[in-house]
Amino acid sequence: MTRPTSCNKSGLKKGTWTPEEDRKLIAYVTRYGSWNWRQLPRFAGLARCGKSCRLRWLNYLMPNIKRGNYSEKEEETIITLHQKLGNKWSAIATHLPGRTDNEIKNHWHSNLKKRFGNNTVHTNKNVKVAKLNRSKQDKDSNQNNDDFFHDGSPSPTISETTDSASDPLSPQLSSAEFSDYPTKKNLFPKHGLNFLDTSCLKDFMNGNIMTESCHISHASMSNNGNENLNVTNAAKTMEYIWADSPLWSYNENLAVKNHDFDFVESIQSITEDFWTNAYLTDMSAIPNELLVPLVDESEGNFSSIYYEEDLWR
DNA sequence: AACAAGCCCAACCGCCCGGCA
DNA sequence: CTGCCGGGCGGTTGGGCTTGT
Repeated sequence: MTRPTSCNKSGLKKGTWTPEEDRKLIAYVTRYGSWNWRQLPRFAGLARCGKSCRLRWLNYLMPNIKRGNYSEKEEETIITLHQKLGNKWSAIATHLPGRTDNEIKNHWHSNLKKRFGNNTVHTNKNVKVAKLNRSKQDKDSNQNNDDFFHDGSPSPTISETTDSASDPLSPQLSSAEFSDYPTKKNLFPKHGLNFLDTSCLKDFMNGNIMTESCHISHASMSNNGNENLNVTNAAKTMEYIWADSPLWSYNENLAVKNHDFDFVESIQSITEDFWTNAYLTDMSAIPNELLVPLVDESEGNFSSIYYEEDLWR
């Protein structure tokens, strides 16, 4: 008998996240941290399951997430590690700072698999999962006659190698090192800052609906041209946005100054302090209606719409 | 210009694992 | 020891976008 998942509750929203939901999640996690993913959406005012919130945060909203094109080196690393580890995307992701397991997995399936897909190591777990899936498919329908492994590889080699200590490739980064990692290219998540797009933000401030396609100018994000120029353009874009926006000037550290390096450093300082200062973020400039409930320290419980019995249940 | 096919990727699903009571 | 629960992981889906005809 299978356990019901945390997302099985009725009435919870599914599908694409809206900018509003993103802001609520960011506001909550930066203020209170992710103390319990299952409970978090209730207190953050989100009609989502905890799992969905966790995924959204880890794969999309978390600072330092690098988006966009993969460098040759990154691809080489993925290929090498995939040959060694198989579909252990989380393990592979630890060697690619700023890349999430989900993104690496997607990149593998959409790009690298076609080019290098035959050199795959299948672990015990791969075999188990493949068997499970196959039996499930067989049960569901008799139409699927696919081979056990879709990449056409022969019978699986059973090997489980996860000893990162002996890995000749780059070592895992500590969290402190990870925080130091921001690069020019990963300063602006391609989609993660959708709601910061200049025109969209203005629409939002005017009460108009923002569209999903809103994002910072792709020209300034592009990896194809001069990177310094791109960063400069992006910095100017961000400067304009933040200068204009009461929503996104909530943290003094976020203020974007006049020079590129100021800008880079300000971002770095945010990311460096992010984890240690998560509970101290100044949200004072965010309109009250957008804020999550505050903790009333004198009373030791959440104020606003939540009851004490809910919190401690 | 219109439609189809293919691709990309955000998000979901279900299972597994480890911590804890 | 056992069962429950939350978090983590990998596989899969499906909607939107791009490219081809």
